[in-house]
Amino acid sequence: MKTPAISLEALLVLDAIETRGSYAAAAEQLNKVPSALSYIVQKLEEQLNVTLFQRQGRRAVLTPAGKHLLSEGRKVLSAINTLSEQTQTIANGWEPKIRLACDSIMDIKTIFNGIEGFLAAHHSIEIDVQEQVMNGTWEALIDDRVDLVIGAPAPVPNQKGIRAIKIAQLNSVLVVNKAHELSLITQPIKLEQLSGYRNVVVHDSAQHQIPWSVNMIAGSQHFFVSSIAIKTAAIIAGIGIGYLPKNLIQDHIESGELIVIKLAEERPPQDLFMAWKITNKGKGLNKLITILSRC
Amino acid sequence: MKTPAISLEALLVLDAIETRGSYAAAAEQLNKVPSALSYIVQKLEEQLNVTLFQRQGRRAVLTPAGKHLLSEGRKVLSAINTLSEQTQTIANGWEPKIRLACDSIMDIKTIFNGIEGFLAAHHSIEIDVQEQVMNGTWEALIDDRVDLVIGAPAPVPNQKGIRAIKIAQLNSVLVVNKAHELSLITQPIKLEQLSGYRNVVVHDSAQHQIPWSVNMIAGSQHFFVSSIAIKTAAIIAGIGIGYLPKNLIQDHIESGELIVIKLAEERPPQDLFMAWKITNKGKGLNKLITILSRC
DNA sequence: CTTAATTGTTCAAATTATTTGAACATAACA
DNA sequence: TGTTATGTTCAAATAATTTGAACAATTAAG
Repeated sequence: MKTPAISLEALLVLDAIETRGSYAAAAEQLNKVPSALSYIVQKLEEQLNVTLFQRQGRRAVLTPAGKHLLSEGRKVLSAINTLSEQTQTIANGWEPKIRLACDSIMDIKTIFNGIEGFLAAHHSIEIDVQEQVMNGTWEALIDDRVDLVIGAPAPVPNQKGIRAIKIAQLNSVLVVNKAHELSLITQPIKLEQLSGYRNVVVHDSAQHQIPWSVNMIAGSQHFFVSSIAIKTAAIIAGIGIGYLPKNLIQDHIESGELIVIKLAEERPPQDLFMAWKITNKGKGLNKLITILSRC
Repeated sequence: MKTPAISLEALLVLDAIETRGSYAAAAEQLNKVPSALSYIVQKLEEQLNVTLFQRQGRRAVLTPAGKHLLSEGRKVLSAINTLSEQTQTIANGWEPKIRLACDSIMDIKTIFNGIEGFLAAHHSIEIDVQEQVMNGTWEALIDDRVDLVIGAPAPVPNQKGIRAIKIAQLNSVLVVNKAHELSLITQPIKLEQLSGYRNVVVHDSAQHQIPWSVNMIAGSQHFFVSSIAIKTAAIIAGIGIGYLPKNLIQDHIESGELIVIKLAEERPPQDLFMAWKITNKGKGLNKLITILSRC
């Protein structure tokens, strides 16, 4: 590969000239004299063999080629800045990117508050949040597709190298649409009575493992969806019945859109975990874990 | 914005050291002397305040920070190269480089004649020919890795923005090595009789799409190769049987190395296309298309 | 185990590249 | 029509990079 015709210095100069409107102002910003900029621009034009500025009188306007070079060049400059920050970050033991898997059953707001606090202190670390469902979270962790999972359901996979801490206890209740016939029954309902109704189920996002789903009502017809949000919408739309975490649907219950069904035997609360690999020694991950475990 | 700590020069040096394995070899590649590289690397490390190379004896291995800098830095370098080419294209309408993907099934000689004529008139335009196989050609075009594909097989992807013209019709024949037992049979052979023989197949070079391969003989064992030339060699070596374009193997047939098998039902001829994106307005590309479509 | 060849670094000297400031021409502006 | 500010040019000054020789360390070969 031959040496690049474009230099970062030159892009910086182009940017300054365009934003400040003149060579003189740009020179001041860059702590140089105008003739130095003249020299750099001429060199760049010569190397590319392209006219970048149309000299209209003494005002320099960018040609279409110059416009393109500048707008793309700014992206390169910003990439270089990010890169140098990330490199320094890594050198100090901090990772450039932390990947999270969040189960859709979690209340994401709380998590985001914690993440926001973390990002405020660590500007150059990128966070990549992906939503997974049930075993999908564990699998993403085991396959090293993510560094941290939040809200993964019990049981914790008994695989060495995974540290999990309980972060929430989930109380799921059976809910139906307000027009559903089950909402008319006032006595506690036995599980057997539910077998005739269509059950809205979140499909496990695990790719390799055999997916299972908790809370499934035996012997009834199933309607599979890909997240808790869609499940909620489906039940509100009257498509079927299903268990949902109480805290997530408080609004819908109060507004009367969803009706909580009293059961003869309540479902035991479900434990949710935050988990990571102990081999992952990243300082950023550890700090994030500390912050999030205080929520 | 302060002047960037990273320079493109330095990234280039990093890349050379890593790929060539030593300062000495890298210096040779960059037309410099080793001490110059030493100077540049030290400067970069000082500016970033980061150790990039761990000196193990005299072999330099990248630290994690160095690895990240290099892998991201390579993307920046490639972006800068693309940018300079795009800028030149916009400025004079003629692109500095045209990238072709040629299916290995094409007779490259004819193409090269046309390209030679084009280059005679346009000395300053570089041509970059890469060989692809089947869907690999289409994918390279769709992903903008090339500007023009030659000899891509039907069907033309029904994606808007692609213009394709038929440039050849390919008559494939089934051939075997002269010592192969199939060559002894004089009556036309039915397809079912072929199922016992090992079939030499060119592997699709598509990276993302689900690869398919035409001409595969159902129910037989496969031997995958990466180009038509290797396929021909494999069949001559007696590894298996396979379909090959008649015009490409005329010599081998006349010399008796390959025997054409008569089939009860001949394979229908296959259409080959030349294709490009209509968004690509480069004058060079258009002229090249004009020249090549007259072949 | 010893020798020979190669490698990366250091350093002062040599070479390039960039910056500077004065001089100038030209455009903007009152 | 002056007046001011601007961009360019040029030689000189300065800064940056490159060079090659010397050296120490490492590997390869005998």
